Amino acid sequence: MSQDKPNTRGRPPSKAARSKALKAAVEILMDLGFGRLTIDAVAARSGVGKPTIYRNWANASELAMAALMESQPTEPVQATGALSERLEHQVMSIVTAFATTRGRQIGLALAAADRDSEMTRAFRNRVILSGREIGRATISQAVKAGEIAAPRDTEVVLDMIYAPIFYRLLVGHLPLDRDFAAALVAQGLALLGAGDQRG
Amino acid sequence: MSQDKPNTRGRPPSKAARSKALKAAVEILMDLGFGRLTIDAVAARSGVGKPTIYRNWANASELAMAALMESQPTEPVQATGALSERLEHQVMSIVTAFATTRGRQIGLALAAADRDSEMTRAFRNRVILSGREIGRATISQAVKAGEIAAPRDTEVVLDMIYAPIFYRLLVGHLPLDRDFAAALVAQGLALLGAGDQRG
DNA sequence: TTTTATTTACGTTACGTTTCGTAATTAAAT
DNA sequence: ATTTAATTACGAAACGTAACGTAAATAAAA
Repeated sequence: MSQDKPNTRGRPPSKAARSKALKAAVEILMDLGFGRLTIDAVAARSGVGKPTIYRNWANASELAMAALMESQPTEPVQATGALSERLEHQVMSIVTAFATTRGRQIGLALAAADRDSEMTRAFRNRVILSGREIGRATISQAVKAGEIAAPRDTEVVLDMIYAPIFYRLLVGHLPLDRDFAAALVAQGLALLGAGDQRG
Repeated sequence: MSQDKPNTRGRPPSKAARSKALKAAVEILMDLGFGRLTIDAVAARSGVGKPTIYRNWANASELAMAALMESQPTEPVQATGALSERLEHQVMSIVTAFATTRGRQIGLALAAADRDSEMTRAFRNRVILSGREIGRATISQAVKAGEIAAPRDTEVVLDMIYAPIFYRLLVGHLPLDRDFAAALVAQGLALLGAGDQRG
């Protein structure tokens, strides 16, 4: 099978147009919220035509996810030291990030996303599950360092630590704040057999 | 088969909405021309929603035809007297009517219309062929009165009298004016054997 | 008779695509 | 090397429909 050359004939796609659309999408998400993120609104604010927007993203939902990934702040520095310090720092970072306007729009975007979409999977991995993976790595390191015994079911422990963050984000029944993060970590450490009782 | 009662349940269609859309369509045709008669433009000017417009007319073309029929001025009084007087008066009326903004939009609307549409047939009959039918009746009356012998082919004679009006309307290569109307009638009368030569 | 439920039309907004004229590229012709 | 042709993307405007909340009617229930 001959090796196909990339299609370079004709007018090249405009990176500027794509950037303008993403920027407008971020602005609308921050200023007006996920519900007002529509293709018409992005086209109006950015000056990018709707055909061009549809050439880059399948629908408004995928554009929202792309915009939110694009606007992600730099990854926070990992804490060093004991497991409790590292875990608390990491969970505190996630809680702080989600307690922002961007965090709330992330929750809405994910809730509204098409489950089967590859974009949704990428978005979920990048924005939601990446924190959980850091948690897994942190636990593994603590086991190797002999700080704790290997948990019986790491997946469940990770869910019990990270799911409540997302839960409060979406439901909003109780505050998603530093107190909640501290309590969550304390309970998580207890689960891991690294709680205060063990001194 | 049981006799079905008209559907009177629910919110009745609004005659006011329909009238407002037609009025806006007439205004756009007169002010901006047939090419600018779009569903979006009519909706914007009239305040009638697009779903409501589409509930009344299939597309912009049909709306244009409906608007032009609606705005037709009252039928002119038929002339009495000799064939030449009656025919000249009628053709002069048609030429005068077509030489207006409305006349020009009629021509464009018909040219752009879907040939298979019942609306197009109704429009053609009402606005174009009705003049031709009056011509046919005028010729019939002249034959009965002994003013002329029965033409060999009435259809061709009618086409030769009325087609040039429509032709000048659409093509615009020469003026559609009273001189043209007079010349057309003179030639037509000659065809009918009722020309000046016969005194 | 009055109130509530049901049905159908309304306008707004958004959706996603099509058409059109123009722009930006590469390929072919000169 | 330059010019012309062909290809592909661009934005504006229009298309025609769907979803939604509201309005205006009639039918049913109380």
